[in-house]
Amino acid sequence: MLLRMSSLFVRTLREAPADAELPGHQALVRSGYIRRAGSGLFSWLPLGYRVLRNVERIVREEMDRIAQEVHFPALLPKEPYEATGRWEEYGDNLFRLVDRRGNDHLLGPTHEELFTLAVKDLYSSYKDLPLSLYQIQTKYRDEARPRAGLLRGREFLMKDSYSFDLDDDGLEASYQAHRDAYIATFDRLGLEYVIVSAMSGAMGGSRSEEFLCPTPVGEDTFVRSPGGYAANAEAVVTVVPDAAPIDEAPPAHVEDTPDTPTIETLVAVANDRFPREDRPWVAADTLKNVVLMLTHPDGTRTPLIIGLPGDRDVDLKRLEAHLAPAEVAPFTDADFAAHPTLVKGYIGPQVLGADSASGIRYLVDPRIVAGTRWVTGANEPGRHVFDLTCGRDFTPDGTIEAAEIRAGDPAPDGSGPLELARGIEIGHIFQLGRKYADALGLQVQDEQGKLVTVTMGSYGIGVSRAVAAIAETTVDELGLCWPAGIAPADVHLVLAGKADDIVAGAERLAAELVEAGCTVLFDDRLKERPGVKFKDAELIGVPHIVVVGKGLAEGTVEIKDRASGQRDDVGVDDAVTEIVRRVGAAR
RNA sequence: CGGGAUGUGGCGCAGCUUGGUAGCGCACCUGCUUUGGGAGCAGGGGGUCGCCGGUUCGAAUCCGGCCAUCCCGACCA
Repeated sequence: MLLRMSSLFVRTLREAPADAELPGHQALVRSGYIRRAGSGLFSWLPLGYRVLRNVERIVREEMDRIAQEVHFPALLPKEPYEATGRWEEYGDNLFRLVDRRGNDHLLGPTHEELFTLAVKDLYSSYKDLPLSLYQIQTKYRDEARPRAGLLRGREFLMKDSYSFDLDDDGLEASYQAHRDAYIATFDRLGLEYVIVSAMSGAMGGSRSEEFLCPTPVGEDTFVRSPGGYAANAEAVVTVVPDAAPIDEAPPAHVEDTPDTPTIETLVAVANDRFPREDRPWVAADTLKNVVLMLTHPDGTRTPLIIGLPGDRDVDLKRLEAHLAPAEVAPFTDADFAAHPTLVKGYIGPQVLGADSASGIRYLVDPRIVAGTRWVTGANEPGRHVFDLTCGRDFTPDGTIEAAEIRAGDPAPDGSGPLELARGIEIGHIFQLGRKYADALGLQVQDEQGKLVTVTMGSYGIGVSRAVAAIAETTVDELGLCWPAGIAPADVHLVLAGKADDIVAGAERLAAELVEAGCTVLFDDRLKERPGVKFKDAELIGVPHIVVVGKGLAEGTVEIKDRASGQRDDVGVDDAVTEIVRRVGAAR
């Protein structure tokens, strides 16, 4: 394959458009790989489309080992999504449209419904399972705020697959097969990744892991421990301290603490009027009770109070992940008026809990275990209670992971402090269970002739996003820098000069490389000066840059490694062999 | 959806305060010179200044409304 720069549909830009923020995105636009077509919409130009297809090819090759490829419509009828409730649940993120007959349609954000129905359509026996199907399809989400170029567009290319099994063991095997396939895929893509435990989110289901590509420009926060534990921030499990003996705790006592509606003021007053002997009071000694109002999918509202150490804020994402599908809102003044037992700023757990005076459900941070002693509200203005002991003076209804995660928190695997990092979600695998099969009636007969509901898994790889992730993690000050196999070409051959023998030499080398099986991007432009071509070659980021120019007089051409910048002169007669060797080695 | 900002040739920007009929760099076209790190000189093409309305003899500039886009947050692959 030979691509001639003289006729390639590309124009490199010296400056990036103002709407491109991330370095990789800027480089993709500057080098003429993609163009913005609208908010969150991108056109793929020849170089970019070659890269996209390379990524797609690798994904497809690895998926073909474990699943069968199909292709379903991107434009979908409403009915299946109504049956599963997602027509409503997806809300404004769903692209909806109406056909000329007035029927509602949607542009698929993901395809669980269609795959489930397709299997239901054709299969009805346990003998047909297990089954895994996948597609590589354009997906649509009407993002509230598209951003970061290809990383969060409104149209994107995604590989999604779905597994169908008779039982939990089968699902686990299908899940594991996908996990292995993803590892192989991302290894081949040359993408660094971390596999983190995740919440399955609004889709329902149990086990779930994300593949995150670590980079500061990523929008997901995750943690990792020295011992290898890694989790999405939403899914981090708090280390539970040992319970302390209750009888050692001094009795609780209520004290006057005027004007202390916040943790900060409370700590100050406590140190001023009730100093500790061993050390000053700190926010972590206090128990903060946050009042929330939950709205359930059926529209009912119930209050919920969350107790957590006073030095921690509630992490809304974590909280909502654990309360889904209920939605969380702060308590309003009207809500306080309706619950007179709650004294704003001085709420204490003595009146909280399903069986208590208020009857309000009370969940606490897992660190609040039996025997721990707290300074907390006395349920009257200007007064707090000290040495209130969990398990003796109050009993929560349960625990909840709602507190923010901090760097340095102990890791669940006991291997040391957690480190916080950012990453791009490039893959997500999870066990859906029977949510969709139930909703859509996907059942097969088992060996006894009994109908059983199929259990499913769902697995995604963001193909266009993977391109962006590779660009963001490999870009340098000169431009793009693709891994072999992803790059739009194997070799970027630069014709540096206009003399007949140089032109002829470069043309011959290009032809020989193509003959040897290389894809060659040949900068044969006679009107451009060498400096421009060198800059363009570095910007475009093909792994091997070969320069045919003034060295030819001494019988050499230059081979440059884009990533390292290493340059080597090799004899003209050895050039093809050496280049092919390098291309082959890199593959 | 809250907060902030911006819309002027393909890209990056100036002009707007103080109204007078649009400019600079890059890119593009022609010619000459140059030719190993985004060349120089000369000439040239391309813009209803986001849209609608208002004020005015006259609006890119002032006023009102709308739209779009980007950034932070909320939300999300």
